[in-house]
Amino acid sequence: MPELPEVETVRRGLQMTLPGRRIQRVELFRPDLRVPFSERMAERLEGRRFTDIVRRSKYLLMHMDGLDVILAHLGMTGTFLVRPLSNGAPQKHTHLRWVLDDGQEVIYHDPRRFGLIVLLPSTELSSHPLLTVLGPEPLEEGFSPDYLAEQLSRRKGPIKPALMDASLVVGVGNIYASEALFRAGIHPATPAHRCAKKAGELVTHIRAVLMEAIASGGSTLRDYATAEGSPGYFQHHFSVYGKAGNSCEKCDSTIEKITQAGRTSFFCPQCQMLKVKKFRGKKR
DNA sequence: CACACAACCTGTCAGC
DNA sequence: TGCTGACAGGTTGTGT
Repeated sequence: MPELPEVETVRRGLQMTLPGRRIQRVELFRPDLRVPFSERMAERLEGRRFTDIVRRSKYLLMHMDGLDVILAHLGMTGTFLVRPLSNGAPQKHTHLRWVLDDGQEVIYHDPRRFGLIVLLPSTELSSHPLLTVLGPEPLEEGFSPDYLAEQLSRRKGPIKPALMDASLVVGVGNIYASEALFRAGIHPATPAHRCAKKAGELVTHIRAVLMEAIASGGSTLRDYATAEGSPGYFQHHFSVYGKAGNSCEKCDSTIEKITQAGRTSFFCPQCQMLKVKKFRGKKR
């Protein structure tokens, strides 16, 4: 589900309600996610207050008034929902409930269980292995044209998987990589190093599409919802993602799809022409 | 080091 | 209607 715009939208929703709230009770329904919940989550969180909800890459960092930070990732299908306390049995894929001190509850729902919620001391945040491998935030200064050009110049593989590599830049997943490349007029199979001279445009388009998506509350394909339970709307603004067989909005060619590194890439063969390196025969 | 690929797990949808 | 296989927003580990 969630790329940067979706996680950021969830963060904003949680930031609206959680800071100042205290967790009264923790209920674990099914702790065996791909990465299991921290042991002793109840004893470490009950009685604690949220202070601040921060995002790094696609991770949510929920700072608590004690020493602990909740590090959460939504995987493909995870959702956090804040709502009035409900009674009765949890839904099939609801794995966690935090009962708050104001009559609300936070639930974590994740059918595929690719998500992750662990606790760690805030002092270990900067050295946590999940976070130290991450590249710059796309909406911050570190993701500069010079930086991107330098990174791309060292890569021989195709540009699209490179943009999805979190060690190069975080937050750009399958949807927004395709959309940004369409805007930049770059074929997803173009060798990354040949895109170095267009790094400035790529930075611009990646930032633009991410910011527009945030402004629309993210993209809802299936599972994604905000912390208030409402869907995003940016899926209505996709130019190429999921549109194979449709007409390109710019040129009327038919959108195509290919598989790269196990993921589907969508593109317009006309607007994103793959410039094949020409074989130069001997001049005569 | 860069890259491709399988694995993690469940639900959905297309096709037969 | 039911079965099967392909595929889905992400990340990590393994192998080349």
